[in-house]
Amino acid sequence: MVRIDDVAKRAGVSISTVSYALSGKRPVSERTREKIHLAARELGYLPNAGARMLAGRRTHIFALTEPFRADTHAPSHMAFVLAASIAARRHGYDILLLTDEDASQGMRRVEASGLVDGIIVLDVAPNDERAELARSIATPTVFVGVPNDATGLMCVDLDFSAAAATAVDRLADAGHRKIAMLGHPAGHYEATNYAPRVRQGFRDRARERGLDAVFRPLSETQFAAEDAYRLTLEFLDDGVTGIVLNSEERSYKAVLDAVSARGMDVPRDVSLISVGAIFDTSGYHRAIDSIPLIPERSCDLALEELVDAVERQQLDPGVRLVTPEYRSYGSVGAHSSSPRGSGPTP
Amino acid sequence: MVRIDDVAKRAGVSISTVSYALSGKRPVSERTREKIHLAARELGYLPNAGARMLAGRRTHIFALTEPFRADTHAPSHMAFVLAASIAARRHGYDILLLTDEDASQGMRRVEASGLVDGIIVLDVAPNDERAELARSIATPTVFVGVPNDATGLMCVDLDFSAAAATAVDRLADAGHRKIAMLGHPAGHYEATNYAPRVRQGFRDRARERGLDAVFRPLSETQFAAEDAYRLTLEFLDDGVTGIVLNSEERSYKAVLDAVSARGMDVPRDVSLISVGAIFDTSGYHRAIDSIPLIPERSCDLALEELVDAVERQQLDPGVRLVTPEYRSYGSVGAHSSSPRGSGPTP
DNA sequence: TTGAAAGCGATACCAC
DNA sequence: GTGGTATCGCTTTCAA
Repeated sequence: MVRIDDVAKRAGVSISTVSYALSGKRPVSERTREKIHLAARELGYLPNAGARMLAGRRTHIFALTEPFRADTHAPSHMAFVLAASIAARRHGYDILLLTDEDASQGMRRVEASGLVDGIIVLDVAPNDERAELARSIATPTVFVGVPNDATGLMCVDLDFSAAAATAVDRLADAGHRKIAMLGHPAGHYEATNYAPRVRQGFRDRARERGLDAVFRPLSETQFAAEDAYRLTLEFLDDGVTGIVLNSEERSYKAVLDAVSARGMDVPRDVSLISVGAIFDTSGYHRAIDSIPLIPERSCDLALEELVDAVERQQLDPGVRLVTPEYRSYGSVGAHSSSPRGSGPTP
Repeated sequence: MVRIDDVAKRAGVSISTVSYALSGKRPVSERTREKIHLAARELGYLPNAGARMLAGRRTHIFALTEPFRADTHAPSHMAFVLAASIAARRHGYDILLLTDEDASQGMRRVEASGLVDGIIVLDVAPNDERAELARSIATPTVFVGVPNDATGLMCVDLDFSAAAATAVDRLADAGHRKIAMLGHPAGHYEATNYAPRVRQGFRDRARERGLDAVFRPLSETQFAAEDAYRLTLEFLDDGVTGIVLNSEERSYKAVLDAVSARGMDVPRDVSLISVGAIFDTSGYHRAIDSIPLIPERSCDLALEELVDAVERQQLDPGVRLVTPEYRSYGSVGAHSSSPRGSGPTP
């Protein structure tokens, strides 16, 4: 094992100078700095993790708690883990996985042993037990998602409600008067924190804009596609000309199929906008405009906050909402009281 | 932060006794042992991770390298990560995620900094660059999967070839003379290490048993279901009475549909056996016998090997194959030269 | 701009 | 069966 002494010897300086040259925490003359970096590179030197943890007050490790729930959507979850991991590495931190034991156990353990500098909480549930725990420990913790009671917590998430509102605005601006939202199964509105925010944003903005708006959840996940198909037909037959989608991936194709089945076209007869999707919506027969949930955005911001809290030694709680991005693929068209559509509500 | 001194003081003993009592590395009298454990529990004491890493020669952390490839099947991958993580915790080890940088970088980094005691390699490719790297570093490494050149490596995996052979045996024993295997798209047989082993086991055992056997890969993932449906019809029309499945999940339903479409029944007219599936095959209209790939089996064994290598300070290379388990759900029936089937090959 | 040396908090050797 | 203490490799204060 290469130690700091080896580097010091090879560069002809003291170990403290090596430490400072490599960490940059103290100015070192250009010449010695180069000698040291060269020596370190040649020897393949990296500071011993344990020693660094002990002497410094930093482990350079973040814990990532992720309850592998039964209903966890694996691809999305992986995308978040990856995004968090990459963001962490960018700041020089490694990721320690906290899975098994009931999340709280793991958090307590890394807290007590000083294994990590901070904790990242993924897959946040409305009544997440980790919220209370996070308040009770000294290790800075950031939530990617927002629990019901976010008091004293650092949270980062997409502004789902603004995303839905934006979708409504787009449709309203294009002249649509009668719109609908296809949502997740009803259970999601209890089990997740984001689904209700999407629905809320949709309803509120529709009211503000004076639109005739209807919200419909899918029934059960087992039949998402069939359900989406049926509900879409109902929408169309009701004269809906703009649909906001916030449901699982396989329902999207069904929606497009239903539109075709009525001999209609997107965006000529009906406009579609996806909200909060983590998958690509541009690859369908008809690409669908999207206000996506981008794991990188949330994770990048979350890690910025966390690193900041760790290095400034104090966290400032609060919910940071990521501004939605609108991705236009041509699925929204102008509407002017078509022969098919029923008129707007008075 | 609670330190070992605090515990020692509270228990009225020296810190070395505390250390020994908690680690169990030296006999301690019943009475003092209890005093110490009580004190530790009351104070919520856990040894400081950094100090433990530095003083001991163990970090109690394993790295987990997982290249998030585009073709990675998220649910399977998550199952393996979870299984590895749980197995690690059972041995007192934490899991550090190595994702970003090209896998090798991460492995080199944790090696040089002494951050981990061992490395777990998931999602092994035939020509995995991590194989060569593993040979070049001192950190014990275990592969869950088998690269082409496994020389000097510790590998653990399901015995895919034996699994396929077992499936063939079951069909042969039940009197089937003409069987088929529905495989992954052709690309899998280059890109993965297990697919060829399944095919090999299927072909070899079929030859040994003198069966008329045909292997057919799906064409492209995009149309897995359609493909499986079509191929199954061909099998049936050809007089095949036993089908071994080793293909993606959504093709299974298609196979069952195709059987129904021909007015046939499982297992009356045709027998089905799934090989190497990680998903549940018992939930279909007709439950399908399965010789599954069980992440826990592979990971448990892999971690046993790794922990052993770490603690004995020497690894013994070799490929450990997990014995397949047959799960019977009634999709295999006896066959005796049915009117539909063509006779066996001479 | 650089160096000497005091910790950081455990482990484990050596005494008793 | 128990206790003192050198030691692990680095960071950082204090001095020069």
